[in-house]
Parts: sequence; C-alpha cells; structure tokens
Amino acid sequence: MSVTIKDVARRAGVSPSTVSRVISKHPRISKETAERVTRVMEELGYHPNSMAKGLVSKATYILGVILPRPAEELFQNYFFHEVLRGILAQANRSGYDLLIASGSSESDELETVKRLVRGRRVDGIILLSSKTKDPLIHFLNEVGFPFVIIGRSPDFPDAPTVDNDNVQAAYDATRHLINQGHERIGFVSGPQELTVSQDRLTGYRQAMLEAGLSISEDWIVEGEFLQETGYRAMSMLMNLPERPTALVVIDDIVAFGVLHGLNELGYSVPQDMCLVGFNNISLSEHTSPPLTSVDIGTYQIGYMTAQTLIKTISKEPLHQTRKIIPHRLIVRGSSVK
Amino acid sequence: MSVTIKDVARRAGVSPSTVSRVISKHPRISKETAERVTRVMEELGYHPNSMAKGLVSKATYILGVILPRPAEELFQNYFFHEVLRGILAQANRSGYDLLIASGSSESDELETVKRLVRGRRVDGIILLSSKTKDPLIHFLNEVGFPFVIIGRSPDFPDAPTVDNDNVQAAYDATRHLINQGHERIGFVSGPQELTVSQDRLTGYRQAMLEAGLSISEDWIVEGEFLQETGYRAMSMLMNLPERPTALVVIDDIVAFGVLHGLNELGYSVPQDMCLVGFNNISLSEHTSPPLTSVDIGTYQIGYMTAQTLIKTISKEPLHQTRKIIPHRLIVRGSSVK
DNA sequence: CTGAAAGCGCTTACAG
DNA sequence: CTGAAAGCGCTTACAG
Repeated sequence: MSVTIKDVARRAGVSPSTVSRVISKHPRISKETAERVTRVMEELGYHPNSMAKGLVSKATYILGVILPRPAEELFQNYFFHEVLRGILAQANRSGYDLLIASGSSESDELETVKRLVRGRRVDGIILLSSKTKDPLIHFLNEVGFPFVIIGRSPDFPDAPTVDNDNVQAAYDATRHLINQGHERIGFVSGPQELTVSQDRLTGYRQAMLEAGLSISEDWIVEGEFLQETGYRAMSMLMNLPERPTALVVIDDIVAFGVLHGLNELGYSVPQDMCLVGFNNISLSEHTSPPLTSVDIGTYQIGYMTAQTLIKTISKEPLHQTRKIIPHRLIVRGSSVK
Repeated sequence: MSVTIKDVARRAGVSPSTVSRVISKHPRISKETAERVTRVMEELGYHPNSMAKGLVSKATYILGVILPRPAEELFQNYFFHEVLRGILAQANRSGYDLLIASGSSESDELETVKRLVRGRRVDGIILLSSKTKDPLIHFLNEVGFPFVIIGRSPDFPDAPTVDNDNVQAAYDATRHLINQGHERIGFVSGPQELTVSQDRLTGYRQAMLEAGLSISEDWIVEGEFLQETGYRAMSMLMNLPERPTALVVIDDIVAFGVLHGLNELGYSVPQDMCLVGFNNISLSEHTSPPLTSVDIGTYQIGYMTAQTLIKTISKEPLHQTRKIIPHRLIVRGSSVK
C-alpha cells in the first residue's frame, strides 16, 4: 500500500501530528525535526493523501471548468483551448489542478454542477461562456459557491466576470472597415443567446449608426461558431441585390468558412469582400490572404479568470468584480486593398 | 454547512449505514426504506462528499490527463483538443471526471505525476503523446499504477497503448502521391523523439523504397507541430536544385504553414506541389485548395483510450494491450491535379 | 516545540 | 433487512 503519515512518523521517531505540521510548514517546529522528517518523506516517497487532506481541510485544490453545453460542437472552437491554456497555467502556478466537465443536456449540466458543488469535488467553478437565463449561474449564485464567468451575466450583474469590452471591440472592427471607405458592411454573428454575440452586434450597429450608414437586416447572419456558418452564409449574402462589400465576422473560425465560401463562388478577398474576424487564432496569419482579426487576449482571459476564482476561494477581496481584458485590432491582408 | 449522510439518516429515521447502502444500491435493503431515503436525499439536495467517499473506497473516479510537456506549444495542436473530447465523452459516460495537468519541465512533469499517483488524486493516468525514454512511463510502470499511452512505447512494449498504424498510414499517404505519378516526394516531419514522427517517416521510406524511388535527404525536414515549421520549410525546399513535386506532411497544421509558404513564394497547389497531411482536422476541408489528409480517428482514439484506462482500473482483462485505431485517406484538392 | 485525541463524512465487515 | 462500531489518512485545538 501507499506510504502514510504514520509510516513517516514512525521512521522519523515523531508523532503523526508533527509530520503534519512539517508538511504545512507550521512555524513552531524545530529545524532539526523538520529536516529529519523532510528527509524521511523523500526517502519513502511520501505524498499526502489528497482525499484525507481534503476531507478535513474542506478544500480540494481543484478548479472545475464547465465546458459549454453543446460541447461536442463548441469545443471545436479554438477559443476554448486557448482559454484553457491560460486557466491551466495560472491554476498550476497557484497549486491548483483543473477538472473539466460537461453535460449532454441543460439538466444534465446542472446535475453535474450540483454534484461537483455539493459533493465538494472542486473549490470553485469557471463557466466558459455566458448566456442569458443561465440556470447554472442561478444555482451557483444561490448556494454562494465560488465561481467566475467568462463573459458577463445580464441577469446577475454582481457575479464576478472576466470579459472583453465586446461592444467596443466590434465597434473598432467596424470602424476600421468604414475607414477603408466601405459603406455596406455586414455582420456574421454567433448564437443569439450568448452575450458575446449580443455585444458585438451592438458595437457593429453603433459604429454604423454613428457613421450615418444604414444597415440592411439581410446583412446580418446568425449561426454557430463553425466554419459551416460562414461557408453557408456566403451563398446567401452574395446573392443579395445589394450585397455588402465588407463583413465583420464573430469568430476567426467562421471567417475561414467565409473565405472558403467566397473562394468557391469565385470572389476574392479583399478585392470583392473585406473581412475582419475575432480571436486572432494562430491560424489567422496563415490563411490567404491573412486574416485581419481582433485579438481579444484569449490566453489572458483564461489566466485572469483562474486568478479571480482563486482569490474568491481564498476570500481575498476583489478590486473589481468585472474585469475587462483589453483587445487589439490586428490588421492584415483581408481588410485592406 | 453541507448536508451529510447523518442529516439524511436522521430525517429518514434510519442509520447512516442504511443511507450508505441505499446510495450504493445494496441489494438487501427493503424497497420502502430505499424509497423513503431516496426521497429525503432529494428533498435535502444531498450529494455524497466525494473526498470522504474516496478516502474509504480508495477510488476517486477521476482520470488524470497529462498534457505533453512543452504544453504551451503543443497544446496548440488541434489533435489534442479532439482527443480530449473523445476522452471526456467516454469518461463522463462511465461516471469519471477528468483532471488535466501539465509540467513546465521534465522533472516538474514527473513531480506532478508522482503527486497525482501517490497522493491518490486520480485513479489512472493518460499520457497524450509517446516518445522514447519517457521517465513518466518508467515511473508508472514501476509503481504499477493504471495508465494508458496514446501512441506506443518502444521501451515498454507491454504497456497498454492506443495508437494508429502510423507506418501504414504514412505508407498509404505516400503511395497515393506515387499513384498520381510523383517521383520526387518529400516529408515534413515532427519532433524526432516522438514515436509518431518515427513511424510516419518509416512508412514514407517504405513506400518510396518499394516503388523504387530514391529519397534525397534534403527532402526530409523536421520541426514542431506548428504552422511555422511548414512555412519555413518551404523557403528551404523550394530553393533546392531538384525539389520535390509532392510532400507528405506530418500534421494538417504544419500543412497549413506549407500552403501559406508556397502561396507567398508564388507557387500554387496542386499545380506546383501536391500535399497530403494527417489528422483531417475540421479546417482542412476549408483551405484553398482543400487539404488531402489522413483521418486518424482522433476522437475515437480518445474514446478508446478512456475506455481502456477504465478497464485497467477496474481490473477487467484487456483483450489486447495495444489497440490500433483505423485510419482513412481523405482525398481532396491539394493532391490531385 | 511536540503528542494524544477527536473528528472530517463516508463504507463495510460483524452482529442480530 | 438494519444498526453500532471501527477505520480510511489526514488536521488541529488542547495540553503540557
């Protein structure tokens, strides 16, 4: 069997209590004892049993990450992988492990969260996307369990969140196209219930309005965060009598689909259509032409989210419950003629 | 505080033992008692404390996934995300959660694994990539802890693995190009210590040899699983006096870099160069031209890996310790003129 | 500075 | 079919 604290104690000639104190670096322990115990622990390859430790200290040092529900689909979105990297990096740095979970349906997802929370399987929870009327947020808020949302929650404005200023980001993207002389600009959006879709659409509308440009509702297409969405949108958009000359696209992945769709229809970018995407994923500089994209600091979002959650868990005061990660427009060939 | 088994017991008028038996669906429990206890559990929103349960049953129902070490880089490889989806799906289906961990250096990584194993934090471990002389495998093998490797381990041939027949896969890819009439075929490889690189190179060489075609060592380039690798390789390869007319590329991501590099140098695919990649990631059908790729059943690899690990944990006999997931060449525009 | 004892929330032989 | 008791491997007041 495994080495326990008793084995270490016996071998070091001290009590289990003392070994425990050495592990937790209790101040009132003599240097000699500490050293001897430490040596024995290494000799025996001792590691504290995480469950016994967790049972008494009521902490698991595990952060739970809930993948967005239609996980099978959305997990294809490279945003999540980058965000996960950021979360993992910060979690590890602070001595936390990551547990990832998902649900196959909305109720299944809620069940999973309840199990994680009530079963004390994790110390806190990260929600990777935010939408309106989310029962998970409702539950977490009600039971007062530590959690952080990536995005924002219109229904629970006090919940800790890490987000971009998506209204401004889309405004900037649209403004960039207006500056290039475009007047007919469309918007390819994501699922309507997601706040990120709502906010970017708002920013787009604002920029257009402010520039005195009118929007045809035909220019606004809604879909999933998949290439398919962009691909299909093109056969529709390009058939319009008055089609747009530029598009703001909610996600680089979708923009790849747009690029492919245009290509197949015989149009070229940026001559026939200019494009701006979001997320600036690593592939974006390797398309032809390279894709102009709003870098939203995805890794940093993950990093900051983990940091915020860990602070919440340790009951450190948050300077601000709603953190905003800065964005930056990266101009490449797809948007300048 | 949380609801415990005692609270349920009191409210249901039974002993904690009985509640415990109801939870674990012990056969010798009267129907009435079981129903009453179940009702009370629901009323109280009771969920068993995972740590208390784990402490006594010595099982966590958590699978540990170790991300390849230069995680910051390799985690960009979309292979891992797809594989993770497969692992997650099967794990959830069997009542397991997933813990993901990584290390910043080789020794840090080993420390992490030791902590997970000796601290009983997980019930088994999945290694997402396989290389020669891996200290992790050495450790896991030595302590007899359940683990499964994605790939294969030349040093520990008896270790349970899930892999493709990468020799055959690369053979097929090369053969496809030979069938198109190519005689000068190059190979853009990944890190040399990875078995997947070694195997695919072997398959490529075999196909060439068998077809009586000679290989110039200049045609074999080695790099990381990044677009950069493919991108940079092109400026080199295209400057050769006798340059290849087709390339087998270790990973679609790298092939995207190749595509971009060729584009920028003014060459077009498939006219000037034919390409075959591996992994068939979702983007591959949306490049211009769409990329021919060997579909290696990435999701299925993950799925099967989790299944194998869970069997190992439950001490079910494995029919075969080395599972092979079938591959399939998906021919698209990048390899046929 | 260190030890003995109680307890975290479960499970599981052992009785009955 | 059900309960009392011991124990999983730790931590932490309470003494000394």
